Amino acid sequence: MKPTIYDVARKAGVGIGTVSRVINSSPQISEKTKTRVLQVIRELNYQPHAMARGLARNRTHMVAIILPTFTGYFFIELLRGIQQVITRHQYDIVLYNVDDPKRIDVFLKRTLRERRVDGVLLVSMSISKAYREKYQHARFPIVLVDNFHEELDSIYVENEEGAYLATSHLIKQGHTRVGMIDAQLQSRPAKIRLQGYKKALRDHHLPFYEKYLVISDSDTDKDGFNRQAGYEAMKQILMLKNPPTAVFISSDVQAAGAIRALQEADLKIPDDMAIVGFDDIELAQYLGLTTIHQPLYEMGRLAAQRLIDRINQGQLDRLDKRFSTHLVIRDSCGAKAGSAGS
Amino acid sequence: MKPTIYDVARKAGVGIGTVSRVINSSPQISEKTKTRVLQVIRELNYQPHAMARGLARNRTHMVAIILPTFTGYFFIELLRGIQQVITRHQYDIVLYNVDDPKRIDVFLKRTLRERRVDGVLLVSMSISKAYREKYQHARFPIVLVDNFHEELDSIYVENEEGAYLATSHLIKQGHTRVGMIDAQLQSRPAKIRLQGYKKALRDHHLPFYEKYLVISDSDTDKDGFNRQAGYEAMKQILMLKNPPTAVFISSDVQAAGAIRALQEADLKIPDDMAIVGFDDIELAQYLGLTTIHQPLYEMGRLAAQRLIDRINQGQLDRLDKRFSTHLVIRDSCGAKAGSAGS
DNA sequence: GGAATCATTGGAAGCGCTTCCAGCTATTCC
DNA sequence: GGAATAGCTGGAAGCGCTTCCAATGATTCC
Repeated sequence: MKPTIYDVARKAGVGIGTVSRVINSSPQISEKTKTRVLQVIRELNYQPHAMARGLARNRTHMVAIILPTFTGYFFIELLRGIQQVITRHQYDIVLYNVDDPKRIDVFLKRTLRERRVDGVLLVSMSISKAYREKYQHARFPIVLVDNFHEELDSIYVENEEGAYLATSHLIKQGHTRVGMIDAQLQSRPAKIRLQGYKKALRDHHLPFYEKYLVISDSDTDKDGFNRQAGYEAMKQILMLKNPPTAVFISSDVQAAGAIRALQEADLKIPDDMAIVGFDDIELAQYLGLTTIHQPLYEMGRLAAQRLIDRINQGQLDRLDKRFSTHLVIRDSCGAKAGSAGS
Repeated sequence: MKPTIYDVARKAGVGIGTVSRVINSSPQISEKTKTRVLQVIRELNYQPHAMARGLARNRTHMVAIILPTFTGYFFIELLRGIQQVITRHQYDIVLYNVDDPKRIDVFLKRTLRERRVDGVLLVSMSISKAYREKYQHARFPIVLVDNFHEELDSIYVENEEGAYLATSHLIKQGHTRVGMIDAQLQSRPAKIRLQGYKKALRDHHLPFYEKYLVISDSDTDKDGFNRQAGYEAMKQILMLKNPPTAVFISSDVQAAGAIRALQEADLKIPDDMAIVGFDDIELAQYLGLTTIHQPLYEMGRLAAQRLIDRINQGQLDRLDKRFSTHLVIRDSCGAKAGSAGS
């Protein structure tokens, strides 16, 4: 059997309370006793039992990351940042993958009531009103990433600005028929990016054509930020009578699908069709995709740090951090690299 | 406060033992009592406390996935499979990311002794002899993925076969100077793939030239299965006096880096240099990379299932599952798609 | 020198469950 | 009819920790 705190106490000739205090580096313990206890701990190769501690303290030292069914590449980069901070604080990450957005409530409920984790990082997902209230009431630490909620810590990017940059850039390349492929509008980022697109058209005195806006909805279960959706959307665009010559696409993975569709139609990028994506995941480099950079690593780090602060300090003012975006010029837009914003 | 089992018992007018039996769907309980208790549970919105259960049962209902610092794309696809099975069995996934291979022991030790999880999935990592023995002794459930160990469940692919297929394919395209970019040879897959490469050369009566084998070692901390390593390795190859005209690369991410290097050198793929990768991660499609397919989703599913079986059944014979590979022809090898193996 | 204070320490109680054992009632068997 | 048996149920003990309170000895202060 594994040694318990009693074994340590007995062997060190002290009480269990003393051992506990050593483990938790309580200040009120003499140097001498501390050394002795630590020595015994090493000898016995003792490690406190995680669940017992959790039960006694009502803390699990774990945080959950809840995210939609694989967001894949986008998520991986965010995770790096989250990971970095979480590990430094000795927390563990529990991964929950929610395929059906409606099931998110089930997860939250379980997580909250079973007290499996000390806090939740909600990535690219909305929280229902009912649950938000419950959580609010219970003061359960929760941080949103890549999404916004009026009453919860929210970490996201300037989606409107980004879409504006992307669209303007295409217009500046001389395109007058600039379309957009967007994800489902229930997704807040998708909605805001659409606004940015429209604003750019307006500012450059171009009309907004309904038919140039294609919303990926091949699979209504998902939010449309995926490759297949981008592929189908581009196909749809190519079937138009007078198709746009440039398209702003609301995510890089969708752009990957769109590129596929263009290749199949034997169209050259950027000559036959210029495109700009959004996110700047690693994939964009491989594809030579011009895109809007989102500082995912930084966002992950901040989100994790914030969650830990909330767990440790409880009452804090709401955090609303909107990261700025910028255009990364590669090959898919027809501009020379380095001429961004000019 | 959240309701406890006592609250439920009191309100239902039964003992706590009875409530516990209902929660755990014990057979020895009358239909009538069961219904009543379930009713109260719903009314109170009761959920058993995860840590308390864990403590009492000495089971956490969580499994750890330990993997090297982000393997990224490779991992994501594996995770999909793991995820699917784990969730179905109501387990949770705890993610550990180990950057320094030496630190793996620390993680294993902590995980094992703190009893934070019921089992471990070790991805693309080796386990030190000392720890293997400890685990073996403790009968702690552990399953290796993308790696092999004589005494532990191991799930991996026919690395030699895959490398053989890839190399032979290039030779069949008419190349006589076929190089290889490999990862660090401490990595078992890397070592075996090298064997497959050599065997293919031998079978086709081509000599093996030391200088055509480049082992990525830009960063000795990592195993070399990354983009940067592939980039540098290809650069190195291009500096040779009489460089190969085709290269088999031990992973798709390395191939991505290699492609970059070729682009920078203004060389055309496959005309100036034909390449074949390994893994067939999603990225390979985007890159038009001919590669060796590894059934990652299936492997993830099997690994997870096996781990759960081990947790539930304890004593089982060792599993050694080697998945078969196959060649996926795209644009980077110079062959027409569909002519595989011909 | 004795009272008051301080720095340490021991260990009981309690966290919320599972499980085992004992007890209770109803049924079955001679 | 009484004993044996079966079917349910109650709740104490125990999982391994933290924390609080009381106790001890050492130190300081008049």
